[in-house]
Amino acid sequence: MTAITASEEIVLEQPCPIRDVLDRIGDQWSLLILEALAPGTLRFNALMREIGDISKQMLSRTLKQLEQDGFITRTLYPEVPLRVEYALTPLGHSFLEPMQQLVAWADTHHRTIVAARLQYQASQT
Amino acid sequence: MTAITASEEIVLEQPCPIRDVLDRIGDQWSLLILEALAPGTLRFNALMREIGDISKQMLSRTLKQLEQDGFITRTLYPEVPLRVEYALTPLGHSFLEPMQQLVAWADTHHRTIVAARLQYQASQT
DNA sequence: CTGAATCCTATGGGATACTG
DNA sequence: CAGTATCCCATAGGATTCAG
Repeated sequence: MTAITASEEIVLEQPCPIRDVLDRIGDQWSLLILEALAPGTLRFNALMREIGDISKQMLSRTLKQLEQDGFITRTLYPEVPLRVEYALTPLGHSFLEPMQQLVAWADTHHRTIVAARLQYQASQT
Repeated sequence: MTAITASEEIVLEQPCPIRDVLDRIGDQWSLLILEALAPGTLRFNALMREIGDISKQMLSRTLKQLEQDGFITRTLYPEVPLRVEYALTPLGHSFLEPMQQLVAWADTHHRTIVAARLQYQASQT
């Protein structure tokens, strides 16, 4: 079938655990979403505003992925107009801990990296 | 110019530090390479064997990126046949510390995630 | 309001052949 | 041995439109 599967299939598992996890949250948006939800529950449009430059498309897709993987919960309130709230699960919260270490590292060493790039560029004449 | 720039331009910096860092090492190979170099210096083909399923193309590109950003050094020994050795810099080593936390997290919670996927799949009837 | 479907482009990454 | 250049395909992601 060359056709794109309409209801996107769920890939259950990849060989390497770390790859499996990083492939999922290593995209452009997952991490941003998780951190946006760290302070507390948010609705779809609130997330849009919070993140700023994400498209509805990608927010929707990524939220679904994160829900699949158990990082967040999606709660539908069948009111009019519709209300949907997203929140971190305990798994999602626990993930942010090691992640904060990385964020801290990035903040600390960012200038070093930029400097390295400048130096490399200069060394290439 | 629609033509692809032959000598790939160096992007010096992106607005958000964490994005800037993650965009660079969030690809499919950077992390694997860094961890392969953790025990010590390796040559090009040794890295190929160590990583297993990477193409020369991607290994070459990614090594260059990592060198640019100051994570690794490239040392050329102009012998015959040519010998090139790659090694972590202090920056590269320091990066692996927070990264180990994440790897540990992934190992610990991998089964939970797979379980979540199964449950989600089931819940979709 | 909360998405799903469609269309389109840019990029990541593999395979292969060629060079110093 | 250590790459670079070229070709090609699959996927990420934006914009827009449609639906519940």
